[in-house]
Amino acid sequence: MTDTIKIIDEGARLASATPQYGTESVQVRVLLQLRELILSGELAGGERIAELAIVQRLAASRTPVRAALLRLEQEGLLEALPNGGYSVKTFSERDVSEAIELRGTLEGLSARLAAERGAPPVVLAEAGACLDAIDVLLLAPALNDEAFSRYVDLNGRFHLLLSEMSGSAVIARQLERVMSLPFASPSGFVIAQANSPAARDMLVIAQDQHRQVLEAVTSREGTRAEALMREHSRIAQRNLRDVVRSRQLNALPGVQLIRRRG
Amino acid sequence: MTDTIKIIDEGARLASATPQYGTESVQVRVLLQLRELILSGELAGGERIAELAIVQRLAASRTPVRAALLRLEQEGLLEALPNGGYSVKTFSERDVSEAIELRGTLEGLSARLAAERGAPPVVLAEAGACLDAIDVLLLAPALNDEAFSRYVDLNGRFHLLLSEMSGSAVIARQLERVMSLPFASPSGFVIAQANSPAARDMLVIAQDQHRQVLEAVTSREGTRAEALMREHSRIAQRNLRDVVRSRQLNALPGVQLIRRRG
DNA sequence: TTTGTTAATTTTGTATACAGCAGGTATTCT
DNA sequence: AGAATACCTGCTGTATACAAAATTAACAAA
Repeated sequence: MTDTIKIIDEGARLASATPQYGTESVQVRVLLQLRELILSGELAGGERIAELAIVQRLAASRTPVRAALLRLEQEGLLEALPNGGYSVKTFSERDVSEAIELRGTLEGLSARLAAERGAPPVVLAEAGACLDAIDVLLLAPALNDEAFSRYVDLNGRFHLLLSEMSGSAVIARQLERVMSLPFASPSGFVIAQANSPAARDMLVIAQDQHRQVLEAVTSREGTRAEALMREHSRIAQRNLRDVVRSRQLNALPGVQLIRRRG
Repeated sequence: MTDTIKIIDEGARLASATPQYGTESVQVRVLLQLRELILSGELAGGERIAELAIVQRLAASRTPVRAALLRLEQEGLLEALPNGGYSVKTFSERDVSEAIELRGTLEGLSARLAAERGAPPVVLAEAGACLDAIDVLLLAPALNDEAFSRYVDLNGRFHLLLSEMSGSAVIARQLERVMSLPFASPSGFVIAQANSPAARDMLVIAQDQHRQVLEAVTSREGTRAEALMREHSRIAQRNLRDVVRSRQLNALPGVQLIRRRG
């Protein structure tokens, strides 16, 4: 019997001090906690990660930790080092920009296919309801934090529905992959803009694009739907630029993984 | 000490009877062998896979087997079952078609970015050389098996170079993911057509598209480059249809994972 | 024969032992 | 003193033990 037992007992207190992870299996818990450690910046970008360090920190054995590391590597948050171990990936501004472009392209593809094939009426209706709810939020002249977070939810939901409309599991899966990088997600940089006076206007513009896309899909205008979704992703590009320029880098999870220059 | 030792000793003969996997680490060996088992159809589509079965078959311990299973799940060849274990994924003709469409879209994006940003001259030159080599192959009035396999190599190489041209690791990574499904790869269904009399003509057409794309990228015509790559992927779509129609389903690895209907 | 219940078996989830490698440090030889 | 080597430490790769869950088998009762 090695020291491992002691380490785990030690860590067990720490881990169970974080009550929200009580019920899940160890594997799931470790995955979630590890992802959070990375996105919150507790494990800095570029930092080398050793299995044992995580084992100690999260009070699990090497097996589930190893599984989590593998998953996060596939997810793109970690990079396997040549002689074993991992390092936390960092992203250039250009990487992020390309990830957003990628999302726009895939969402465009999904929208086009949905338009060409015809989307299930149920999904179309749900998407419409989603947009109606956003409209309600935008009635107010300015959005408080709660309204903002509700917007983020609804926006994410709309984008999800859009990826369902094409009925393509293959494409949906790929989109999921792209959006697993937090800053590539549809609402990625919206949060960072929350306190800007122009914030609401930006949302109004985005919402108009939402409407147009939905209309295009409904009336089977594939090319238009695709172009609109691509253009829609450019809003995120603009926000990215603004955020980087203004060095406002602590507003959302994962941003500290973006390195300046390079 | 359990029976495991005996099982592994038993399997070790089998495994080492396949000499090409001698030098690699166990993890890599298991991953390659397992992938081959799936693509060759020895593990049928939809079949449930238990860890221990693989452990026994490939003469490794559960740890590397588990790692390989995880990887192949991310790769899309396996599906995690709700209560543990995996099953070999199957694909509808539509799934395959969408995967090809996806590849075309991503290659289009990559080509457009390459054109807009300007591709590294070295890569452009290499791509040109690649196409020259294909031209040489196509001088012959018909292609024998060796010429065909050489074409597949060169074609794959050209597509790889194309994904490098944009200089985007993010996009290259995503393309890699899509093409890990064997039937979504650029040369996927070319093989199946090898003995068709029209085979060479199809390659001539594809080669012309290659030329046009390279020219478009070189002369910075982004939109044209993108449209061409998308159209180029439609050749694979046509081949897919032909292959499925003609029930010629044993010609290439992984095809038996495509199920009729659905 | 069917159904409900329990026992047995299999299979996964989790932990940990052990070996081998990589990199650093100290020690010895020149 | 400097270089080379041997040792030591920490880490990963691999194997396997043990526990918990799930599936199957078996059997009894309706």
